[in-house]
Amino acid sequence: MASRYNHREVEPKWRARWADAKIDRALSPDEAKGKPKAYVLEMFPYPSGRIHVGHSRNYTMGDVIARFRRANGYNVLHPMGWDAFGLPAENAAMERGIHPKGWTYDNIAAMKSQLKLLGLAIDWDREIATCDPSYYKHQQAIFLAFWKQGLVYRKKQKVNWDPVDMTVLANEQVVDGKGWRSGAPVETRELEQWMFKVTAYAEDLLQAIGGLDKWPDKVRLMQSNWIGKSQGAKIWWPIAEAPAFLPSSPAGEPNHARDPIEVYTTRPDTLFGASFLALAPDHPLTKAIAEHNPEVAKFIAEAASLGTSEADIEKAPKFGVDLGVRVKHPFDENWVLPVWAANFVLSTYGTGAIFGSPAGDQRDLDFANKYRLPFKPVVLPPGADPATHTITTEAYTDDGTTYNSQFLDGLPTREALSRAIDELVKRKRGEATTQWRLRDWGVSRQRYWGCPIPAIHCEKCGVVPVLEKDLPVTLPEDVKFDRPGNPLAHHPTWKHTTCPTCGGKAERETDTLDTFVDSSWYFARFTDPKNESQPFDKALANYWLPVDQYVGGIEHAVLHLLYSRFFTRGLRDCGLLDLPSGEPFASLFTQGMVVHETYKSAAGQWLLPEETDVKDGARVELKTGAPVQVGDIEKMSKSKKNVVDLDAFVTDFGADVARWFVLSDSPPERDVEWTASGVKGAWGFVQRVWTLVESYGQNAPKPDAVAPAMEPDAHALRQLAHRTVAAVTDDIEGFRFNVAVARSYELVNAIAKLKSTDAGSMFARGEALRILAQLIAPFMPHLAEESWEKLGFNPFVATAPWPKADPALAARTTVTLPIQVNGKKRGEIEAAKGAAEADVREQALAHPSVAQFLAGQTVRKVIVVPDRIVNIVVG
RNA sequence: GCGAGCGUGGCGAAACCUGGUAGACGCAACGGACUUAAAAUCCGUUUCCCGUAAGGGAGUGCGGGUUCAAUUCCCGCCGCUCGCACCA
Repeated sequence: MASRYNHREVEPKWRARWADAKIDRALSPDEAKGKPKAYVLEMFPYPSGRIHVGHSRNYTMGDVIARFRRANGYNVLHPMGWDAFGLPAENAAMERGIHPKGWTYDNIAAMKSQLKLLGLAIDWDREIATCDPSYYKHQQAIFLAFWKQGLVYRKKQKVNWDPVDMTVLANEQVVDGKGWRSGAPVETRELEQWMFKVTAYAEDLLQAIGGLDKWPDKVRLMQSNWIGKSQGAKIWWPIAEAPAFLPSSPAGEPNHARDPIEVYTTRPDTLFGASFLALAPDHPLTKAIAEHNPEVAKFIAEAASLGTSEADIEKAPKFGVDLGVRVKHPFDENWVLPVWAANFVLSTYGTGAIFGSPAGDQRDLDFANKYRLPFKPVVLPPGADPATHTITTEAYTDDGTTYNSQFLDGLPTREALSRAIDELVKRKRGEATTQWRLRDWGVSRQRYWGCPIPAIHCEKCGVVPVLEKDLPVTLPEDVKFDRPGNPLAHHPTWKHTTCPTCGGKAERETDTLDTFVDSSWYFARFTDPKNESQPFDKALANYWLPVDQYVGGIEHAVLHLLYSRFFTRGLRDCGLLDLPSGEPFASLFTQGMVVHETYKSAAGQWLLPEETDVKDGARVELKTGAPVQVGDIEKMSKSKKNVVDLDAFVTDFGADVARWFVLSDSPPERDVEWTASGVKGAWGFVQRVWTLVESYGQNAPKPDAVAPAMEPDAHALRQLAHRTVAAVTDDIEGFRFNVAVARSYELVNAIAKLKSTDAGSMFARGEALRILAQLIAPFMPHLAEESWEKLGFNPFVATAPWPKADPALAARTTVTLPIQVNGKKRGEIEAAKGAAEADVREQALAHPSVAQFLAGQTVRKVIVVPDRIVNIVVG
């Protein structure tokens, strides 16, 4: 009687043996001796507490790739670390009086032991935590290097202020006008901010997306949109009339009072269709006029009172006010247009001012119609009659032929665009320009638990960098969280220092860096994690980078991935890295989440899955027996309690079952629902494999063993095994883990089906089991290792070379050809692979059930697709 | 509003890249074996309709098109999901 597979003994045993043998250690370039390198990385976790089975999917996918690459002869770097700075640590400190550092390191310890349970092939010697001075010291050095390089600057600007978290947010961290973490409506404040000059690389960041051919199209598109390049023209409109109260223009101040008004447009070809100018509510001129004109002041207040959320914008009516200013048309001194302020003009894009060309823009058209501003169409759609074409409520925004436009008449839109710009330049009324949606990255955060910005404020010398020899600027440990705001600023002594330039009294910068900075270069630190003197050795980073396979969630499609791309460029330009492409991640995979049903008690409390049970087809609360409200299937999250704890699960079912399950059933990029029945399936598979292995025993044939003569059944199993090798190899390469899983089931089913015990069958079965153990090794490493040993091989399957399919066995010698009559299948024949078309044709026509359908009909055509199909056309 | 993706049995899905037997594999369900019984395990059935069967018909969101042949390619709808969003 076969004993059950005991994962509780087997799994820890192999993890200990792998650790002892250090099989997961990445080799140095010298040790690797010509082996190709493979850097496999999953986005590192924030140490929030405990991990649940939902987290395991991301790491398991990376682990499959890492193990697969290793078996295929690569020198693999597969590290793990902790994105350890961040607000939750401070919140815990405030709520529970724990120090953020203690909270963070406790969580790291807990999560590390949990992650280890999964049996991931990780080189733990390279572990890093971003909150450790040994890490952020180098981040401060990089900051100084960027500063020197002109990639860091300070700017007083309006910032997004999160009133709950009491800190500044980057544009990217504002979602629907709310803080991405707190969910509180974001306020606007003017603050002196540390900025990273991301826009210095705008063009490169955009162009290089074209070379990221192993990134999902979706992510590439999202980044392109985010960078948002738009080409057009700036146009200056001289003031013709203005209210008397406006002061005359001080020299050199654009957009003010009586200077020409600068607008941005992508459609200078429609200038002759201009009807009005519209300024943003907070445009300097609008504000200046509001001081004297109550109607305009009222308009500004009304515009500000409208929300900025999607729904608000959708509903918000377009409205405006005539500012009483008139401007001259750039192409015609005598043509005077009114200047309005309008709520749909954004001060944050372009110049905060537009010219309205109603026939070619829906918003402008709605606005013109509402306020009865005259306009005329200037773009003729293809095929339209210039004599009758009119625009009433529907703007025509596509290309066409320009008309009603003097010297632009008759030009196609594209040509009219460049002609119009040429003319603007000639008349000194405008110039070609490129607008970016991308903004520089404000990195100042008024928080404690982050990387201190290595700068010093001196009354005499201004803002000066900390000397490199004085790094790291470490966080003080004795901080209090008893009042809102930045504990660093409140600290009694920490910020007091001396100026490195003049030696006088000075104060430290109390802002810390946005935690996205920490994660923008960690992948480089992994290449040389112990380096004390520099962020990383250039040669080592050059050897390992770019990351060959990056795995993580789609939620980082813009922020983290864009910032990292900025960083590798900055590091390159500071001479710290030679990365030919400039790109940190050669290949990116965005995996789907693990989702689970949510449960609520009758009292409306969220319930953990294990607090419920199914009785008589209905879900009830275990404790009370009361019915449970089953809610939506959502991403596993602690707040909704729809999580399955990893420790408990590994104890009950084993890490291999968790790993296998999260990769089965659903394509990796799609979400997978965690269900009890799915677990059961994975569990059953583990037992089934083990039963087959154990009953086979020690003497599986070695890879080079010569096969004895065998019965057709046994031979068929051999063929299937070798075909499965080829198929699973392809599937793993192509991230089709769910299909690889299905093929493993097929192989197991076939092994179980072959019952004979003659020498040929034993050979075929043993070989198939050996292959099976190897193919499932990246997925279920513990079971595979135990099976490998049981079958009589030396440890470790983890380091054994990946099996090779014998082409002679994997290739099919005969094929089943379906025979269609007029596209409907009417029979099938067996034919040798590559059989002559004439023979196949003859066989097909002679097939009895096919012949039935041919009777009394004329065969018009016989299509023979070699080795695929035969179609007989009759009629 | 703009952009992208998806739509296949009771369910998760495969086949789509490269047009060629639609539904691999798993789950669930049903029938059977073993068992005092249950669990576990094993064997079988399972897209729908007609038929005892042999067999026939329909079928990949809907409507068209290309083709000997369309889940696959093209056009137009419908629905869902995601991203961006008054970006001039």
